[in-house]
Amino acid sequence: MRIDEVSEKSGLTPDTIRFYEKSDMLPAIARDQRGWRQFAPDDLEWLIVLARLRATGMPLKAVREFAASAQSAESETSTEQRKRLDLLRSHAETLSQRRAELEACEDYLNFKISTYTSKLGL
Amino acid sequence: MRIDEVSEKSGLTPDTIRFYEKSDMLPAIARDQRGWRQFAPDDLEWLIVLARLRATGMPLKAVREFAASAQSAESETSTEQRKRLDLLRSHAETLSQRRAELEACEDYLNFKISTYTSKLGL
DNA sequence: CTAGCGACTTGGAGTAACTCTAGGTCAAGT
DNA sequence: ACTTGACCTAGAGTTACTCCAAGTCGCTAG
Repeated sequence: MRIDEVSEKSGLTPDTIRFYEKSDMLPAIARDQRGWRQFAPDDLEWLIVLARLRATGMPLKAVREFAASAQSAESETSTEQRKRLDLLRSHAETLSQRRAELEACEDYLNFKISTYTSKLGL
Repeated sequence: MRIDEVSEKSGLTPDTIRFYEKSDMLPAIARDQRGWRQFAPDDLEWLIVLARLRATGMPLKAVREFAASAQSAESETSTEQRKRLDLLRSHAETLSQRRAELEACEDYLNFKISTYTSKLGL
């Protein structure tokens, strides 16, 4: 697959994908004779994982650690798997706090909207 | 109130508050004889509004428009109120899309965690 | 009376995570 | 032969803070 295709399938822009490659978050991506990136199906899967982690607000620093663990030679040892599990778990926790906050703000926003609506007699 | 106090009560850091003042998002803040900012209760209220809008991801550009409308001489005309209502409404819509996305990603994250957990026999 | 403390002040540099631009390559179509 | 279109790179720009250095002011303790 070429970069545009994985971009569409992962939801990340081509620029972001190139940026992730430069930042050591992707495994080595093959190139064709023109120098274009040739993404394997696994590469796309990996980009989708990264996109989800980022979409939930995991900082790139943590994503990079996760990537480093997944791409290390010992990636399938239980030590490394445990490391990744811990990363995900701690992220899940901040995420659920974040969501509670977000919901409170959303309620407040809807309240504001309803006061404006009634003030304007709509 | 001094900056530390409004910082604590609004949840914004002093630096962020100063940054918002510089970016024309606050009304004129009084100064005492030392040159320190003296926040009125209304100023704090306004900071709390801004904090909530930002916490829900409204871009500063939109927050600035909202602030400009609220601080203009015509702020209480129905045209200006309508403008603010429209801003809040369109933000509420992007917010609810964003939340759906976030929930899908959170589900995925929990799924990932459970596969790691069972792989490690925990 | 002066020395130090602590909470502020400023301008400006630094950071995170993209995002965009300029300038370039290369194979394929007209 | 030339243009098109999808890619390439390095590097500058953007957003929304966040941190830092250097300075000021009023207060207290010696």
